[in-house]
Amino acid sequence: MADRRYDPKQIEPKWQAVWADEHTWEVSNEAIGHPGADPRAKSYVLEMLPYPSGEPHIGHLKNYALGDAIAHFQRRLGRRVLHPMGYDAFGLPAENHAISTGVHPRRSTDESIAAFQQAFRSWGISIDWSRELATHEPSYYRWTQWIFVRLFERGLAYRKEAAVNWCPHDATVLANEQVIDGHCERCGAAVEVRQLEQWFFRITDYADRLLDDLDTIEWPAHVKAMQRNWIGRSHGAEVTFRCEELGIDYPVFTTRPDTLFGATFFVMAPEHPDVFRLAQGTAREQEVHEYVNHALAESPELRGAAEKPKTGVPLGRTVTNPLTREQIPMFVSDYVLMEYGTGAIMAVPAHDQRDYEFATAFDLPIRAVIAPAGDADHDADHPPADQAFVAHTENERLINSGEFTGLNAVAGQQAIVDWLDREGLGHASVHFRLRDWLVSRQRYWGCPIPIVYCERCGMVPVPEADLPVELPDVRDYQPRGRSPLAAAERWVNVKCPSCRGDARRETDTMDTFVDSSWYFIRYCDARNYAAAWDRPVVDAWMPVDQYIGGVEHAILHLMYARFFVKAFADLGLVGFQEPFRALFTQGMILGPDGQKMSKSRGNVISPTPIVERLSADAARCYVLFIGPPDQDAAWSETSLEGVHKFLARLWRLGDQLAASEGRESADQPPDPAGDDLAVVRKANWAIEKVTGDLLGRFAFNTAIAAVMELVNEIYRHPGAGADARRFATATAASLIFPFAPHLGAEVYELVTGRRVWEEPWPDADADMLHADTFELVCQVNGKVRDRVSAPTGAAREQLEQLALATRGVQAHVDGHEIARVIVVPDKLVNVVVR
RNA sequence: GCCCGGGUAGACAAAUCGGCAAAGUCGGCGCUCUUAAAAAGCGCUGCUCGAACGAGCAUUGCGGGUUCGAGUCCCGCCCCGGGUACCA
Repeated sequence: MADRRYDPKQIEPKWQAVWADEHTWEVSNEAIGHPGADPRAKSYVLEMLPYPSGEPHIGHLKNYALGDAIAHFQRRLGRRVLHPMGYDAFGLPAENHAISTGVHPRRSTDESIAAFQQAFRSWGISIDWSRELATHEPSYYRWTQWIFVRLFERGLAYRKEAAVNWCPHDATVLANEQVIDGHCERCGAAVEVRQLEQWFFRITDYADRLLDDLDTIEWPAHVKAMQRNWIGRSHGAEVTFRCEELGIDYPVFTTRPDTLFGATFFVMAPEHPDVFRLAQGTAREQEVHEYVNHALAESPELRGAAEKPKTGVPLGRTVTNPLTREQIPMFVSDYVLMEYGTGAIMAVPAHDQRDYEFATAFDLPIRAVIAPAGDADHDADHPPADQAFVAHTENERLINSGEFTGLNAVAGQQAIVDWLDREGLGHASVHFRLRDWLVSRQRYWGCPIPIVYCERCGMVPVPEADLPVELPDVRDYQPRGRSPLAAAERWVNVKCPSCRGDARRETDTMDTFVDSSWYFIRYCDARNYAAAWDRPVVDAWMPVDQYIGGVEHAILHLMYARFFVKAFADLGLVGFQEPFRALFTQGMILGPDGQKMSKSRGNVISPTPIVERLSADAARCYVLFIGPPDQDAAWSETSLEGVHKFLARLWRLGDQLAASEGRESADQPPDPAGDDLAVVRKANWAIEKVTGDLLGRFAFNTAIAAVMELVNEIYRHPGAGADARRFATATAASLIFPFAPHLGAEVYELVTGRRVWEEPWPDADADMLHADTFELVCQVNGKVRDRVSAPTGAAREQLEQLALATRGVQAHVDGHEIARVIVVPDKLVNVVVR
């Protein structure tokens, strides 16, 4: 007996084999549609699917340890838990690897997937493997293509020529969301603007719903804020300015139509299609050409710098301010963006910082039309440039605004918009920052777009029976401004599905975010070979009850997935509006130096050696114990050892009890006293604490600390009887199981002979949570002066008497007058003296 | 600039509803077991006085306020991290 030791090398594979052989974590769809077949409520627990590249890193371990703890907890609360796994298998890293080595991306991807599967099994994550999927398999992307066709038929997938972001390094276009500070999100190369015809998804149709429905889901406030920011809804008006000389109307969008009287000039973006036409034949023509060419050549990054001085050129034309009938000069300037609003603005220099800077540089009139709140004798001739725009409230009022003078800003806005509407010169309007989602990519390793171009029939979607359009093998993965697929002539040339004439396939592939925008639905019905999914099955499992992932997906993935679900709902494919009812965003694990882990810094910690040296349980517990799970935390090797020691301590308790008599019961012993009582109380306290920490709070760090306290308490009471020790040890094993499933299962079996995952989550015995007496804190003027034992539930008067009688209170009350006494039952007494 | 996080012992952290600040882990010190070491177990670990029991004092980035009582609420700042920005 003496040399028995905690041996994870033996314990962990043993339990993993049991769970694999018995398919313990699989849930079937059979109960769906058969009332009463399985009365348990469902719970869909999902971590964001990994991109399989090399081996999983420490961030994956945290993500899946977190989700697994929630899944185990939910199961033991009696829920039917769906907890699947898959791989986001298309993507650029595998393709870039193929370019440099010639290895087919499918091969390297499948190798990575095998490494991930192996890791997840060795970590003991409770996955329903029967639903496993990978987005690069034809059995999956067949349905990605099917979805594309549904969106195409609905007009939600369309082609248009537009100024798009082009990454010269990856030789592909990028979605707006994939451009970070003018650089490619993936490779960091400076993004260029190109005019190209591309595929888009009409996500802007859903802008209002994507914004409004944020109120219906339990997501972290900062993630919602980021989405709101990205959608960027602005309420205002569209106002028409007419160029009389050429007879053309130019609508502009403004959030402040109440300042229309202050619009003293008009500015167009360099990209505006009418710029050259307007300048033609004027004295400024040459100058305009030079300015525009220079502006277009400038990198988006440089151009976007806010501190840049304002530049521009007059167009030599004027437009009419619809309200004042004044002729105001037109300019072209790069501070106006073509992609927002109409690509032209009315400039109100008195009330807009940017317009003010421009007006100052070009010596243009500045006319104040809004007086700030409480500013009775506002100097209209010398207005502050940025003050009046601070707010838009009923306290500001219009000045210098003809018949509208005197109205407050809110009423003035309404009155001016109404007037414009009557005159046919404008109307109330809402604008969004959100752009349509550009989904075509000129790359190889992605899902082919299932469209055929026929000279006679035009764009024809590939019929469902011909799906999937399989990705052909190619010899050369090098991107050359068009997809490598374009070189696969035999694949490109097809017969038109409609007229059987000669036709060509679309050679672009889809953005990989398309693949991951619906995988959570496929999990529900993963082995359905006849359809993407059956609606009743999906409606039964969805939405995901708890989604877990990194905050880096706050905009891209989470916005696209929400859009897809809303589009599916409109197509009658699903009966819900939001994919993820609750979201938890985990913090990053930083290197031991507190810096973000990266190969170049050399501070990368890999989970594999830790699992091999200590155990999967230690690695899992540590990443949860390291700190609040939603915050970043630096890796610490010594703290990891501490967690391992704790697990070994718990195992030894179980091992000692395995040799003892009376193994058949691990129930709470009746009427415990002395050491027994202390240990039994602590066990109940731990049940209460861990349960509270897990229910919605995700305070895994304090939950594990509570089990540590329980184990410490058992060690500190060696005099406790076997029954009490057995109960307390079984409770510790039961509570640690969601975090350290192998050890939890092993110790629980040692002590009780039973399987912990088949046991319900323990309930605390309310009688054991409160002692008969408590330590009454006795304060004088808020400072602790003594403590005394008092009966739980004692009357206020009794507590006051007890406190006043203590030596510490006496010493500080003596010689003073007692002003009042505050009593907090079962806690403290505060004597206030003068 | 704006919007979020965060700032508590030597380190990481806890304090969930305004009620004993510092649970837990690491590190440090001491002890037990041992020929010894490791492992394991126990205790101490803000400051001052004290051998000890104990006593006193201080303390949650800084400055103010509300309150019998503030890490927690309010006002004004400082520092660190993240997101975002000529968005009309």
